[in-house]
Amino acid sequence: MNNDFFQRVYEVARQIPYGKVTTYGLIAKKIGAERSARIVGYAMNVSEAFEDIPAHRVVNRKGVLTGKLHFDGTNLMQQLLESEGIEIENNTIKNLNDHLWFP
DNA sequence: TGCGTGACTAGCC
DNA sequence: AGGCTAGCCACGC
Repeated sequence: MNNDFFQRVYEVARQIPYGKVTTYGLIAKKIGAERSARIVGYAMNVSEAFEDIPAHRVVNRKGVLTGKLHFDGTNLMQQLLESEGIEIENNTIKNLNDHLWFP
């Protein structure tokens, strides 16, 4: 049950295509836990250590790299996103709507 | 068993 | 328009 929650989050996050990004709320809603968007973020935090989840492609609703600090403490997250053709400014995805991916 | 915390979101001031 | 507060659920201590 609860464990499946993480599994579902990983499954959706893993489906994020290259050069695309999504939000915690979208993933949460996809797995039927729209209100648990925070848990999705928490799941990302631990999943990043176990599963090979592209957590750098997951941002908050505003397109801000909230987990940037959580990644490795530097701008690694931004570097990865920029490497995929995503423009970022001030820890925020500029054309979020253009790169946003809907699960 | 219970309180505090957090990669969020939406609403209110 | 921008910043702050409250609500939410799962996990750790």
